[in-house]
Amino acid sequence: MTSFSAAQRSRVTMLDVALHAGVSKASVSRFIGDDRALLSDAIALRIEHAINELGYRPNQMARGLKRGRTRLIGMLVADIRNPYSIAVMHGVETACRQHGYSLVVCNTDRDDEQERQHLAALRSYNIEGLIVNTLGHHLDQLLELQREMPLVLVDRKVEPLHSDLVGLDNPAAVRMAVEHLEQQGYRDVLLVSEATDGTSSRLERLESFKAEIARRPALTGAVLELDGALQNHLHTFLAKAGPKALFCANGIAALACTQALKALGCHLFEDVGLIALDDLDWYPLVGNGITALAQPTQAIGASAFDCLLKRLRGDTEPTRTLDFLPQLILRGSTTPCRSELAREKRQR
Amino acid sequence: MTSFSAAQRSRVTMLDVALHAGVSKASVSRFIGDDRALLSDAIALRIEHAINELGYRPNQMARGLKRGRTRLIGMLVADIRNPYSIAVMHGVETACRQHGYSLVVCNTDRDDEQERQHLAALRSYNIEGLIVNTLGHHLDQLLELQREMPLVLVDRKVEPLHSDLVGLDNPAAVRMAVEHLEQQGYRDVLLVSEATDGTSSRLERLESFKAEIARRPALTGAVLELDGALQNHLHTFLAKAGPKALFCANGIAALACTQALKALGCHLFEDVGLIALDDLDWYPLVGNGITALAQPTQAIGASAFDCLLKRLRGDTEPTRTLDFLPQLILRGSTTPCRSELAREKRQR
DNA sequence: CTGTTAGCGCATTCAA
DNA sequence: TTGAATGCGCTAACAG
Repeated sequence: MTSFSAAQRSRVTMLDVALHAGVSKASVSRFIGDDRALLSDAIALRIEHAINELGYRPNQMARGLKRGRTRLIGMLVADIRNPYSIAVMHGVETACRQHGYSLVVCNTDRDDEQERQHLAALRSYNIEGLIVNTLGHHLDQLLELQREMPLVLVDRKVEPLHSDLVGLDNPAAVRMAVEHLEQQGYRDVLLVSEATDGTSSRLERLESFKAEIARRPALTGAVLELDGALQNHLHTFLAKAGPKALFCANGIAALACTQALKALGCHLFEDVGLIALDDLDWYPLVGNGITALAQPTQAIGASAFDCLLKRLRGDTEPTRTLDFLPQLILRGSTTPCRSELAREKRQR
Repeated sequence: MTSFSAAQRSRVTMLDVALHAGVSKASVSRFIGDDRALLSDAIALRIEHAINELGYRPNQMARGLKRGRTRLIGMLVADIRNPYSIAVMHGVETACRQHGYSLVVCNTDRDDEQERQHLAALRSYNIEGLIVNTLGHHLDQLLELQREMPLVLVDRKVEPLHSDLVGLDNPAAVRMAVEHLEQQGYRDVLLVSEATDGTSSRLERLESFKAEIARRPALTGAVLELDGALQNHLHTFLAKAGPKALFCANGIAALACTQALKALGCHLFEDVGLIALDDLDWYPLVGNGITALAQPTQAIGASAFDCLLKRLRGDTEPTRTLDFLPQLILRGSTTPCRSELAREKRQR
């Protein structure tokens, strides 16, 4: 095992290729870049051979330094362990690779100080564009970055940042959920959400929910934020009469609710219906499965990158907001008919 | 909205700072770097002011070009949607940030061509070290990279690659699982694993399992690979007499098995016990919860980075293999006593 | 302690 | 078509 302290020195460079091929660096540069058309076939061939024999790889750092194009995209994620973030990131990454970009992922763990550090780091790497999926405190840094490069928000708005936004059509999603619950015969709906820490999508879902409930005389609705008392609150909710259901505003809420319901000894999902935003792979495993509104995360990620690319290519259109629609995935947790039957059977 | 085609040009550079502070670039460089001790307080202060006023950020690309140190670590992941990979990545990322490194994540989606592309890209960015959690086909590229930088394998060995390896102590883990099942009174154990595509950890678990069964006269064991016929195979297994249990070799297998058992109408987990490697957040939700062997993913990720850092600092010790022990997390899926009771109650 | 100088690897003028 | 020269932003000798 050798030391790597100065490993870079040993790498084959453009000069090596030029010497090996008996041409100038400029020609090699042209071969590497988009000016290959300017080269005679003979020279191009010699260069190609030299490159292959030496295993030459152009140094992106140097290219970036010269041209100002690093082919690097940064992504700031609030919580890398949230399946939604991962799914979107997967979409972004795929799009990046397809267009010759690489992705620098920065997870903030919902921590402002980490967000600050990462933003500083990203700037220092001359990334060409930034995808933001955090609360976006440190507005000053973000604004500074935005002056230097295109920026696109994912899922959550950051108010003073006037930039493209890609995410879910929250009002539509909430309408789909509430409407589905109503159709299935539920009359009392409890929206369970993570704490409203300023995340715009959470707020939108909450507001839309209130509006949706107000529009539907047949329904009663309430809102609950996740906290230590979740189980108690659910206990109270379960004690109510009539067909009732939970609407979990994201995967985290769905996990917490399912856990709490289980702890309460609730028979899933006969005592209470459940519909959740986001579709996680374990939803089918609980009770008769959890009905979900799946977000098109792949498309969201790809679109985010696409926005960046458009801006990088000089698009100066006004900022856009891309709202995607979720897909209703029907499972057992919202079929009270069958559930009621089952309950009666048990009670007999 | 302005165009960003040549945005980089506008960034404030070291020269700007030097002029603004009335000093030389070298002094600014010393201030930025680790040579701040060489500067007089007066000059240091002037530089500091200039930096703050101008909002100067050193350009890592340029620094990297000069020093051969990019402060960039690459990570090659086989499947970014596997919770294990995410968890390890989270550990790596945390360690990176703590030491001033940034992480370039490359997901191969288990695809060899993508692995090739990513390896090429990583090389071109002059990353300082590489963490590999893939099958490692494209040995030529990997070997080439290994000549230029330290490399550490995570979870899976890549045979001809003589490098540090961080992962689970698979024999110990399997022993813990089998022993636990035996103690709980199970007699017939079925190991369920993903297809053995060459992943070393899968093979090790499989081999260890066979050895473990051979050592224990009280136990009978068999092995099953995930495929379309899983449900049929489990059906056959369930038909056997006596207390039996599944041992899922990872989270993917656990998900597939739980799904199949559910589809078979099996009463979880009274008809059959279940223990799973990896601890996913939904394990508590199924039946009385799924007993798990949790991997210390955070530690694994941190150690991987640590190996890299040691090598980068000149450590030339022989390659090490760091094996971590899992932690047994007891849940309802391996408590046949209670289960048997419940089953009898139901049958009455 | 501080400034001057000379590149790191590459792209891009400008001549030839 | 090709090559020589210049500089991207920064660090690392070397002098002073």
